[in-house]
Amino acid sequence: MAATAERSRRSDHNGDVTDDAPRRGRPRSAGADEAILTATLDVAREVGFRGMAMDVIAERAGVSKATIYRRWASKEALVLEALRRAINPLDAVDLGSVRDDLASYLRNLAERMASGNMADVLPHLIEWSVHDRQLREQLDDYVAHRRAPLVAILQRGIERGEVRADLDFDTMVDAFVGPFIYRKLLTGSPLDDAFVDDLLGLLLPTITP
Amino acid sequence: MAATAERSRRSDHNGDVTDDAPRRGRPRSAGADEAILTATLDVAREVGFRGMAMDVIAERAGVSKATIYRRWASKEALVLEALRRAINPLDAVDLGSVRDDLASYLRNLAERMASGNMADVLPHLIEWSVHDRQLREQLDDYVAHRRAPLVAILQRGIERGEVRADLDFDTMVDAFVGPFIYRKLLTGSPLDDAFVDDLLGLLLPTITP
Amino acid sequence: MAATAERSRRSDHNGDVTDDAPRRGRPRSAGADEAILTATLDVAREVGFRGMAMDVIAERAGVSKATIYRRWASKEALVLEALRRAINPLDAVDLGSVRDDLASYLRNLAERMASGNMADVLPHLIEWSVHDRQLREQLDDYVAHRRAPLVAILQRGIERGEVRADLDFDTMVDAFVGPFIYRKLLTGSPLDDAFVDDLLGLLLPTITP
Amino acid sequence: MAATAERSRRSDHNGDVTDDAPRRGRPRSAGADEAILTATLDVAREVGFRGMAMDVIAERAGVSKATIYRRWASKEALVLEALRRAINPLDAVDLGSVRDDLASYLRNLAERMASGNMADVLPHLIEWSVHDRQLREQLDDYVAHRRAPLVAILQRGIERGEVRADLDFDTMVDAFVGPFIYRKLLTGSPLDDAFVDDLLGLLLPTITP
DNA sequence: GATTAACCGAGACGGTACGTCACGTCTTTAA
DNA sequence: TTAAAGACGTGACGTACCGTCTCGGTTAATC
Repeated sequence: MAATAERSRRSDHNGDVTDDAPRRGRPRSAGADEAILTATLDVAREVGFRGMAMDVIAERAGVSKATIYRRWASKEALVLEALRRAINPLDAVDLGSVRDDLASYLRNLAERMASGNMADVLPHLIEWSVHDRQLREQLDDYVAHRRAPLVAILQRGIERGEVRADLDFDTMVDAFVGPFIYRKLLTGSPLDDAFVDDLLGLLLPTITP
Repeated sequence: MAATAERSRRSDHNGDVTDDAPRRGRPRSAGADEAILTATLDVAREVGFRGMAMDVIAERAGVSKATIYRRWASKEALVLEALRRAINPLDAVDLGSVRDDLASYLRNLAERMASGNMADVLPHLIEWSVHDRQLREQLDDYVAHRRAPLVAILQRGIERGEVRADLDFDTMVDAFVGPFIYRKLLTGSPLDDAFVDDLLGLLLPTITP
Repeated sequence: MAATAERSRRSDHNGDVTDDAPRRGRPRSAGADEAILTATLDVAREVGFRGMAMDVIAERAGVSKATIYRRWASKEALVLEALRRAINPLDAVDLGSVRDDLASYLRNLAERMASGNMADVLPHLIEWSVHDRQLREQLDDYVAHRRAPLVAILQRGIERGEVRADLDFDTMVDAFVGPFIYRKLLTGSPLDDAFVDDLLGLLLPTITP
Repeated sequence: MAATAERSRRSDHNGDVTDDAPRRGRPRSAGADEAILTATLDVAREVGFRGMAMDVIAERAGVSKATIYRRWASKEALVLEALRRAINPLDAVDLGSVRDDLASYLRNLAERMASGNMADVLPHLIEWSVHDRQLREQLDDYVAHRRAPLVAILQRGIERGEVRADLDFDTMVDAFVGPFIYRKLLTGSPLDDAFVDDLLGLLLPTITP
């Protein structure tokens, strides 16, 4: 009973694959979710997450405010999902050598950070996560997810004997990714291929035996 | 230049040494600035910068809202200055060797980042700077200022022959500081002495000849 | 013409009989207008139109301030309508003779002016109308409306041969109504039956052939 | 002691002929009273008594707000005096016949009411007097003072045998003055010589034997 | 085919905070 | 001591956005 009310009251955005109850009544408008999330990101980019008004999002999405609140419990929840959509994980290819793998991964990372959804959204994500435990956890998940390919690269490097086995994985990953975050968020220095090369030049000798 | 008009209209919070105009009329209440800024940070810590109400700050500071708006042009401007006050730069000592200097500097940095004003405030600063050019510039200034001691350490190291002269300063600094920022803002991993030691162990060999 | 846009933006307080547009969205709260106007007059009577605070009216009416401003464009507009409601026109009966008709009308007028809504409100109405063209016009309308029955009485008198046909209607009406206004607003002399009789005694002979 | 404090604290606008105490310190600025009162009326005429700001008056008078409040206890007190200055009584001449005297008096009254200080100020005076007993009394005084010449005219008329002796003075005066007030404040009809003639034509026969 | 239940848009609702403005007072320096 | 200048606490203003709540109308699955 409670579950039904719960479900009917609020969003289904939890990857339920099969909700076989046929759901009487008019089904939810098909493209609305997409339109709302898109509008959310658009508005956020224009006026910042601060200054972002639900009425504006609703109008932009061609949707009523009630429709939004039928699907997300709060402005935070909506923004959260919009952010999650905005950033999708990197995946790493196996090019045969640590150097090439790292170069590929870091170039990819640099490119994404330089502009695009993640670039626009990351600062807001971070700020929000300070006072929102739920977002903090999702952000942690995301970060872990993003670290995974890098860990895999290093793992393969160790197996191939290209990387020293006595180093802490976390510290290594931090050493590679940290400078990107730092430049992006604080120094504003360019995130280009030259930087990737410099960084690789600096760090690669360290991790090779 | 624009700043002059700005200053005469609103606050004098720019460390001007000599304003020799006789300043007619009742002078601004002495401790008010301090009280307001303190109240701002207090309230921000309690309820977040979001959820922070000007009326509450005013009451807390024992001051009227009008007095606040006489000194700062907006809520943003007030928070901005409160944030700037909350973080003051690190300075580096000369302990005789690059290793010791770096260790000292990074431990200091780790300590500050782990908790305290800067820790609380940095995420907000970053987020805000996305849509506020003025804050962005102030943040850049601050960052540059904070990088200075690290550059000095490396410079001394080169002069002593402890550090390779063929490396890019910026990249080196990024490699040292980036991981701290990354951990603080995204991974949430601890910023302790062990991490400092790991990082130094990883990076020091790279920069020594 | 401008009035149409005006009306669609703000209140419908103009007695439109047929607004056939289907009126989408949640309809305006039914009794709110009444509650707000009543509260307005109540508060005004207690603390004067000066000293009257919108928040107080809102609270008294059990309504939010936004609801008030959704229906009236300003404090002035609200008060204006409250005032208009406070005074409703006299109507005249036909008692068969000019003397009786006039006596009835003037006694009615005297009674209303002596106390009640109109008495409380007229001074404010007048003052406000000096700098508010819109109110000035509404006041003119109201005045014209109030003069109508008196004109009708005199008209009937002429038809019956009880009243001279060579006199200016306006001047006659002014001569009858003016003394009431004068006493009410400036001299503070009583508006009682004796005064009505005196005035009739003075003026009736003049207008009869 | 109390008297001294009283005097030094607040205004001297009570016709003190000789204040022989030498009054240490800087003397009060000479033309300030005049300048302030003039500015008050000017501003009032421009934006209404509502909307009239003390700061504006001060600036207009070339005077500080403190100076105003040193001389008048409140905004009301200042306006009150400004109003009193704005209206000065009519006086009637003796032209030999009631008809001529009345015509002269009423033409004078019409002229004053049509425009000028009294015309601008009367509505405000009336409104204010509703909630201000002191002003109400001053207004009554003024009204009585203005009625006096009219009473004198009628008195002379009775003595000459031009006016019936059995009529109530007050009612007669009301019948003559009331229509002016009514037109001025409510109908907005013109106050010209034609109106004076009409009114005289209507009322004179009534009061003659 | 009628019923019914959940949806939809529009938009009004009670709140809460905003930044502004005017009041009357207070506190400086200058005359 | 009074003046001009201008900052002060107070408190109302009118606006904006929140998240909720009707409305009249659609759109399926169920009866």
